[in-house]
Amino acid sequence: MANQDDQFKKVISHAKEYGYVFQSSEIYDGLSAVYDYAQNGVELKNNIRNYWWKAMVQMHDNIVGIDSAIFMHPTIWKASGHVDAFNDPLIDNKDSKKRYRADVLIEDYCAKIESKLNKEVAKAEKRFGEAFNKEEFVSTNQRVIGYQTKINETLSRMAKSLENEDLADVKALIEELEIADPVSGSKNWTDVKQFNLMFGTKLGASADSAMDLYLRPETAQGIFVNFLNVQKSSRLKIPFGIAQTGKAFRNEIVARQFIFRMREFEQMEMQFFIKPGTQKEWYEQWKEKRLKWHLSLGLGEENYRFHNHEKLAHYADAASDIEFNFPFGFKELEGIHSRTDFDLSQHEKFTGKKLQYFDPEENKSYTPYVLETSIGLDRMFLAVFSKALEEEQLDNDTTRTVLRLPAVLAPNKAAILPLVKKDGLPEIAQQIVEDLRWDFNVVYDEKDAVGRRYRRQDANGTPFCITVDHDTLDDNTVTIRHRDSMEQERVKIQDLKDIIKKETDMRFWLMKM
RNA sequence: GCGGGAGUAGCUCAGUUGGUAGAGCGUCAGCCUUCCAAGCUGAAUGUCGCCGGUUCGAACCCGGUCUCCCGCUCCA
Repeated sequence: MANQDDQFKKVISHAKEYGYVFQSSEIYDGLSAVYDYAQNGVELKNNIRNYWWKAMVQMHDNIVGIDSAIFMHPTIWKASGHVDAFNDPLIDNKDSKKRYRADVLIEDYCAKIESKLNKEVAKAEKRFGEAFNKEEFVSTNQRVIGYQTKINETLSRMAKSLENEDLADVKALIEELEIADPVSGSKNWTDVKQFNLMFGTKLGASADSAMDLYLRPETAQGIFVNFLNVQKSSRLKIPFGIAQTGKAFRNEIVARQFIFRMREFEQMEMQFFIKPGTQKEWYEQWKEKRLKWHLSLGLGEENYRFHNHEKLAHYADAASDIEFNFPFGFKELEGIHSRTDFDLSQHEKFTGKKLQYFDPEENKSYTPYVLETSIGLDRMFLAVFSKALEEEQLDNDTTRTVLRLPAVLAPNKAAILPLVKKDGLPEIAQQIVEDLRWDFNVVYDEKDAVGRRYRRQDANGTPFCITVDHDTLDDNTVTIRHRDSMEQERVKIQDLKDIIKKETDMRFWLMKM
């Protein structure tokens, strides 16, 4: 664990030192769980986004992209379930200092009564044997009726209080039921507090005419509400997908672990619209496809695993995460969810408009099912960056810090270095820079001994160093050094472009899928 | 939010019983001209997280506050 922490700290300080990630508003002491991407970070982030976009949108005939607004009609979040689901009533136990969701405490309490009820039924069944009529027993046995009534009353009172935002009554209910902290057994509770995970804001100039808005907590709804617009204007036939990348906002109670959980984060999502009943096969297919995309980057197969959800969100009938081995352990990187027709039918319900697709093969209309792939761009950044950073032990008993970013994602593809700062070598190097920068991000460096410059580029993730030496003057050749192997070869200047392209082009990387 | 730990130069950290701040690395300029960090010379950079208190005097003691890290909870 100590090693993990150390590695994570190294990742964070390396990200700062080499201009990848800065804390937001740092000179004002920072803003909790908000980070800025710096000069190299923005390049890496853009490259990851482009790699995803290429694979998901541009390489598929039947997937298109959109870019929907962050502001959306507030009723969308009622329809999507976020107004309810993202409103957690929380309560702390003063003795154990543990925090619980108040509604979960009450539900657990009811579950306990239910298990008593079931025991009662099981006992009776044993006693009566074949003659046992469960329905009759449940509706006549006084003890069972008492349990059931208690459950029903408790849950309906809780639902009503939550609906009316009467948090005092939720607490009163917990006290009346004498619910104890499952850990300590203490009944010493704080007041119930409401935490809304959505950020609110106002649309409109004057306060009284303003409309309450939320910053979107996910990008998916922008796709669902545009589903029919896209389908009609694109002539796409089911199955087809709509993808988008963009910022989403969640007012996390606890937001931590660097850029892993931020209040403002970027998602890369694709909603795939399918015929109802086919969701199982698409679910499996997208799980496989998305894993292959990850593996194509070569961060190591052993660093990925699937985590299938037992407990499903309100919108899903199957859900799985691709987890990645972050410096703090395996955590969710991407979600693949079978969302059924939940979202589209919700929007049909709330708008009164049909969001259906006419299937010419079936000769009928239906509300499509949806298969979602949703990956956190910032998490992907952290995955790539943290796994790339290595303190390498060399044969000569020294170490080097090397950032083994997949070349396709590296902010700079090559550094052009004159061996020495005279004899016309800098001029040739500059010329190479001017030529290559049309195709790649390249940098020039003439400061310090060349070995030190190599190491500087290693630490910054640059896959190639091109060195101009005295032989260059005679035969127009240079050496090209590979970051990972530290090996060099002598090549013609005019071949540089093809060599770099071969190693950094998306085609080369995505073909591995 | 609660509990625990921490905050001194860009990074890593030292700083004695309270006496006005240092090192290494990095950065910049120059020398050297050398194919894998740590050759030479010089320079810049700190309200010691912030505010207040105690004191003749605070990086150090006390209170508050902000931020970060770990655990609880939630999630992409």
